[in-house]
Amino acid sequence: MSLATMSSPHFVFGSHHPEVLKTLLNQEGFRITQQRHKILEVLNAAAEGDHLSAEDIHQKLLDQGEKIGVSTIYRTLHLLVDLGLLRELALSEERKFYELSNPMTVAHHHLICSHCGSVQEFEDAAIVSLGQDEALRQGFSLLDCQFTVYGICEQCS
Amino acid sequence: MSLATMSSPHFVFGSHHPEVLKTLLNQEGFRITQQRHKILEVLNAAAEGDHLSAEDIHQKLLDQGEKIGVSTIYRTLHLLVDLGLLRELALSEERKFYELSNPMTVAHHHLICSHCGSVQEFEDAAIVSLGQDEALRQGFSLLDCQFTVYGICEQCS
DNA sequence: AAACTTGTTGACAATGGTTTTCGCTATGGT
DNA sequence: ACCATAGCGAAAACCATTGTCAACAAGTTT
Ligand SMILES: [Mn+2]
Ligand SMILES: [Mn+2]
Ligand SMILES: [Zn+2]
Ligand SMILES: [Zn+2]
Repeated sequence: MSLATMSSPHFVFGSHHPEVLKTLLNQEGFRITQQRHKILEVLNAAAEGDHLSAEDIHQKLLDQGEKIGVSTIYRTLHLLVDLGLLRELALSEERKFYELSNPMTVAHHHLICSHCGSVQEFEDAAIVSLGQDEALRQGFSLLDCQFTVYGICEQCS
Repeated sequence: MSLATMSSPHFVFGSHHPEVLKTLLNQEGFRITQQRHKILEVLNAAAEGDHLSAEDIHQKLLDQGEKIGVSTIYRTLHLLVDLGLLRELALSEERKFYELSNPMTVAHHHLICSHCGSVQEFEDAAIVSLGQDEALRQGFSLLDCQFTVYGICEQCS
């Protein structure tokens, strides 16, 4: 999957083109729907460092006049995670968050204030290779590495 | 907190003695209750590598004849996390899991099969120091580092 | 030891994110 | 154009977690 995506001429840093989605869906026997496009569009449009919940995405679509049900949001998010287009983040909050998963970028990590909930992103190439090593050692095929650091931020101290 | 715990003569590897709980509770003005003892006891009794949910703990206590309400389980788990005695794990599951947080041990990390949900633990001292560095760099005081690797295990492939 | 103060408990209701249901719709193939 | 069926969405169900509040008990004062 990620190899096909990476070598696709349509693939562009930081966003997922409609063609990529089409290719992935077709090759798994899924259908290409307006809803799936719209949802991925919202994720594409999000600013770097944004983490969107299912409800965030639903609300954004309603705001821009789209009619879409919550079930579709949840179903599609799971699908896009399975296809490797999205990363699902369990940041110890009460809900899950989603962001684009870009195979060409070094996966980034999160520093979270346990008091105010603010999230800082940072990159570290070493982390991913440690995860790869461990996956290999245990006979796992790697899907995602998430390094999450919890602390108290400067303002909250 | 962790410094006091570490230097306490009552502290023992791999488990938390009642005295430690007493000291921590007293110094914050909390009370020492039967329920808090029982809950920590369950965590102490858990096998290495076990991750218990609030309901797991509640059920274990009911099974051994203790009467205890769910609210108390949740309240106490939060308290023990705040006191630094427990680690709360957000493993992308639908619920949270808890394990002893042992300041003298190198914090361990988790390799999870996204298909069957099995969890493998592994240790890596480098990870924690990367987290410490990043926390320092951003002016955070460090609470916990969680490195979680997702993949597909051998049986599930 | 009894009285007192107040943190804590637990039954129960409420919350809120996510999933399920199922009749309807739209996609992709013939 | 027609068909088979994957996908949609409104509503209900689900379920982990939190809130409420009267009764209780831990620790302190007399
Ligand atoms: Mn991020
Ligand atoms: Mn563990
Ligand atoms: Zn903060
Ligand atoms: Zn597996």
